[in-house]
Amino acid sequence: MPGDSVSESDILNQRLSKYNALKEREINVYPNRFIREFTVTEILSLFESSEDPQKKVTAAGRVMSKRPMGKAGFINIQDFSGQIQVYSNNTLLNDDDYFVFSQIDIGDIVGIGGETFKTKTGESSIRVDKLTMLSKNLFPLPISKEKDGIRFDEFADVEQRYRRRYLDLAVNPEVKNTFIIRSKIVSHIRNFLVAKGFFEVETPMMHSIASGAAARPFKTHHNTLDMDLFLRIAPELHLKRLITGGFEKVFELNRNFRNEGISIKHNPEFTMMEIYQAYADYEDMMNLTEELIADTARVVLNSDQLIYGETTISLKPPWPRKPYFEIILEKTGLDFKPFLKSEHPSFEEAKKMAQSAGVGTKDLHTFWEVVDAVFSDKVEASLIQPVFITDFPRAMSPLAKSKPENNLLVERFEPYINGWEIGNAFTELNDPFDQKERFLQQMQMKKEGQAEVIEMDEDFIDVLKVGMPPTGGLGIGIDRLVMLMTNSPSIKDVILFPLLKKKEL
RNA sequence: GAGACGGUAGCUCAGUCGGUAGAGCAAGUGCCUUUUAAGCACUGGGUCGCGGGUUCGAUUCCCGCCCGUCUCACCA
Repeated sequence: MPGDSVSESDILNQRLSKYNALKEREINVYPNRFIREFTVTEILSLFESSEDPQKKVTAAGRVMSKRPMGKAGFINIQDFSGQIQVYSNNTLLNDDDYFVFSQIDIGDIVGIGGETFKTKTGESSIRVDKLTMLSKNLFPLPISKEKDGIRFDEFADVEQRYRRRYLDLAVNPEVKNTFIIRSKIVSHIRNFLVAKGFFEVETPMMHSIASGAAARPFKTHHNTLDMDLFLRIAPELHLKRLITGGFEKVFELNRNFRNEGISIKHNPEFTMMEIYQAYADYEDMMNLTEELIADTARVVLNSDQLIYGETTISLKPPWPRKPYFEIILEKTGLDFKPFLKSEHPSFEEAKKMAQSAGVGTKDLHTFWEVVDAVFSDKVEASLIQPVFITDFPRAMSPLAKSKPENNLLVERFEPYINGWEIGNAFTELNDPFDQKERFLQQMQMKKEGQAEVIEMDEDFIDVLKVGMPPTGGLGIGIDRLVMLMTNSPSIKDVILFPLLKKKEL
């Protein structure tokens, strides 16, 4: 509230007294409308076709810097498209407008009218004869200065940047750019899939059973129905209901919620895209994945390559396809394949092999967990260039269809880029009896102490009894894809408002 | 959940081997009508994250807590 912040710091009081001074002159500090005819970039482009366009323009934006000189001065204004220099003085402006000009603060949002010109030093500028305050800044912007491409005292406090993203966006151009790229990635993915005949659908975010993935859910409650609900951890089982109903190509690109730890690669709410295609299998999904991601990079980054940190990654298809057990052999020298001849591969022998490679095996209970620990510890981080890891163990994949030639493996793949799992895909299990057995196995594992399993969904068994066509399904973690394409070190850098603990500012 | 590190002016940071703090930018005043990290002069601005303890005295040392970053665990 203006006027009541007696104990506020000086700088805020100074802004308030300017606000009051403007009001005393009956200048509307928050007018309803200002008609701007040009964006900043449109005005700058006028200078490309003519050295001195001398065009009358109006524009609007936030004051980002000011260089007053007596009764004249320069300010820079910034709109979404860019920044431009503005010049004015007491003879160009009428009394009220000059008062606004003389009182102007960095952070104010103003509308301007004037004529384009070039300064002595050759900078494209606007000579302003009409200045309108559009929104008075009462809280100073954490502005930084720049010379020769070097930023000084950049607004860098990570916590403040996340909590007050509006300041971050206003002041740090590369942050704005990251979110522009994110938006372009998401739009392009939608365009790409729609062009291929997929329908975007919206399935429930609130589930009575949190299934479709193995993760702890957030719990909520519907009052009127007096019913506990879970925020979805995956849309998978609902999308398969649509395939069962006769949709043949669907996708959903929206939020999932998992009540798990927060890390550089995990936010409790994150964006997942899931795609299902009837009469397709995991091979088709591999083709789709590499085409989709490479095409997105071409459109958004204008390149087949991306640079993440020090690493150059080529997204050009085709990506190599390496079976899970093959890549483990290749990277560690450990050959677990002979075990696949037995229905009950030896846990003890696998443990010895893992230990020989320096992989810790405590808290592991099955052969499959041991192999997975080897994969996680010794293989994943080395998968820098895009690769499809295929043919995972059935025991770890309760929604995927077995391989015809070996019942212990399933038709599943995970695309890896930069050592990160960026997706997960199967030939979907559509045999209701097999599916029921897999759910029961998961429940058994839960009893035996495995913290997170895929929950039984009885209704989904009934769905499969109606008959779901053979189907390929694919999930891609959009946030991680955006991290790669924007060279962002943390998932928080690609989520506008990442979850932080509550704190008074 | 564990460990390491951090929180000092609006922003970026320095500092106090314990005697209640500084710089640059930002801000205010004055001068300055083509500057651009504008310039020159002067000035104001801080419960040193919060709460305890030790001490004559704590922003500094100790303990607890809050918030954040990173690493690990978890997230198959």
